[in-house]
Amino acid sequence: MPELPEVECLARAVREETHGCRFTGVNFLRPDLREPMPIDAIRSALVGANLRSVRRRSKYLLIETDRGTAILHLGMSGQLLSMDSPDPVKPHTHVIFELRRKDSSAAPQNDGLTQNDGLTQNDGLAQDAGLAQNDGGNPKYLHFVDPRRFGRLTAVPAGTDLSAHPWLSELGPEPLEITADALAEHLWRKSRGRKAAVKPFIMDGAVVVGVGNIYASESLYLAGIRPGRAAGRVTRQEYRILANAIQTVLGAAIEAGGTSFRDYLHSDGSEGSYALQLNVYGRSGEACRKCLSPVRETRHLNRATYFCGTCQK
DNA sequence: CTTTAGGCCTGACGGC
DNA sequence: TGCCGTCAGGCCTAAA
Repeated sequence: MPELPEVECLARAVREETHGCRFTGVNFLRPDLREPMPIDAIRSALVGANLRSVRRRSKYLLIETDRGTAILHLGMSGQLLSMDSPDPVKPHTHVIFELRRKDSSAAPQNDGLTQNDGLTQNDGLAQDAGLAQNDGGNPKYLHFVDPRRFGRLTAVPAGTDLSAHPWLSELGPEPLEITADALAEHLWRKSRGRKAAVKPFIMDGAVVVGVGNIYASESLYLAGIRPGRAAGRVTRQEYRILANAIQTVLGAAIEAGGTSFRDYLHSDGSEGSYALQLNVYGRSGEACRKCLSPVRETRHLNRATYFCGTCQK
């Protein structure tokens, strides 16, 4: 399941894969994911436009062209796969983006790609794939696959203030783009008076982004802080340690190429091995790597939480 | 204001 | 063997 490190790796890989490209089509195989997709707005922002940048904000992928920006979230089960095929290869393929090199001379505006019912399956892209052979361009296809459909996709026109977008406006700071001290002070200040447990507190995207369920348990373990402690009773000094732990865990996961997204580009969609050595997550009953006590499992807001009752106070 | 429950969705998995 | 309940979890809304 993609968390911040996976989305960061995805952003980097897509950036490299699509450098110097322009969008020549977007095919919608269904009209909705989590919510209905604004199909016309997405096509307006992408089709016929040159790619400018691929960035990440929180767990959102921001794909910017000179006409607008697509905002994409993979949800729980989403993948963005680079394929040669203009047609769906895997089940639950919902959106297919077509890109070509900028110097390709193909006419970009094929009406087969701008059909607006959003439901016709294959003919649009198949027609355009035929054009690709004429101009010698090598079209690339990014397949948005998402079995559980917790993902989301929208787009805004160029010039829109992204930080004011409803999906992004309430988000806390990026934990890796501020110093550990700044992050610690931020967490400490935001947590004053909060009775909620520190684990759901650091998972709250309005507090700080990118600390998902796995990395929340891992960070608290590294910091030696019990996940069930009230956030408001964690000390300033402990938040300094926790801030460092969050950065360490997220940084190491990115460094390792994410956990399961290393091979996202492979058309077979095979998963990479978990590069991050998990200390507690999913290890209920197994020995703590430090003290050999059995790792304990609890729940916070119906989410599995793992910790060592001996190492974490 | 903060906090929590429930819904979304489908594949995997365990129990019977 | 196959059916069924439960779980997974980011993000939203409603409601306490």
